[in-house]
Amino acid sequence: MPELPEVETVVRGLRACLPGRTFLEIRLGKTDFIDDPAALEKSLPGSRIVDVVRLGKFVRIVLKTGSPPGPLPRPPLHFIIHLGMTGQLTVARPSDPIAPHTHCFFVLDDGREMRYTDIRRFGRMLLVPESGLGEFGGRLGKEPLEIDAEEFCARLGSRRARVKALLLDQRVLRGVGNIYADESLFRARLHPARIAQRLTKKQLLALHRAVREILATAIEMRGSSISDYVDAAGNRGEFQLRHHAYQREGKHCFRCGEKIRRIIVAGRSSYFCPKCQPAPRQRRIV
DNA sequence: AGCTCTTCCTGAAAGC
DNA sequence: TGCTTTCAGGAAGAGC
Repeated sequence: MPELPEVETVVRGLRACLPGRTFLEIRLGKTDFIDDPAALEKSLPGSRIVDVVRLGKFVRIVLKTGSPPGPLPRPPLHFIIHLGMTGQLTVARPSDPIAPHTHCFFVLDDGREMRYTDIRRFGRMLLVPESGLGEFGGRLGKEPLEIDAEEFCARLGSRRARVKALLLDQRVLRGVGNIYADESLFRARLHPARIAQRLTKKQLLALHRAVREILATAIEMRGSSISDYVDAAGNRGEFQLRHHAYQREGKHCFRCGEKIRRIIVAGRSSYFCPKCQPAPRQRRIV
């Protein structure tokens, strides 16, 4: 499932081959994950790709639209894609076999095409004008790899919610999902159901550091391939081999040997070591 | 404010 | 064996 490291890996792959290319035509299959399919069909053909960047778990393709109608310079248009649970953005040759559940084809002027494949269609696509980009980004929290320690502590330490819920909340931090929340909490030795406000400064600092280290390492290893994730070239990542907690229920903790447990926190499966990550003292969960 | 439940969707896995 | 049920989860919205 694509979280920050997986999306970053996809973006790096796309950035290596898309900028400078122009969309010639697009073909859409199922469109229920697209905010405005007609707008895509209208705006993408003839648009030139200026850049590809990541915004939390979103891929943002910066476009210079075609057919200049007047003398005024046209502001860029942003083609924004969320991969949901099972979304894949790949660049292929038209003759390459088409994976099942491939719903969109974006034909490029170099003879290749970008394809969007999404089994469960939890993804999302939308166009955001330059004037709306600030508002779109404003609804998202800070980049986990950019936020400094003080702001991290302030953002989380002031909240009464469970620390896991805050890590997953895209308005607090953008890009962390279930895998990296659990791995970060394991590294920081914090139980997922701990109330953020009750953490010490030292613990918050440890979490800040853990999140950054986990994400940086995961990016180096090109993400975690748990189910469907592949990068822009169709390759799997390798960070799943380094997971210490996620999906390791019943297996022994690499640190202390205790069996990893799974509980539900914030409506999500949460894997942790009951010895390394002791439960909060009062109202303990499970 | 923050929690739980529901919805979207498919395929894998568990249950019978 | 083969069918049916359950579950997983990112995000948004409803309701408490």
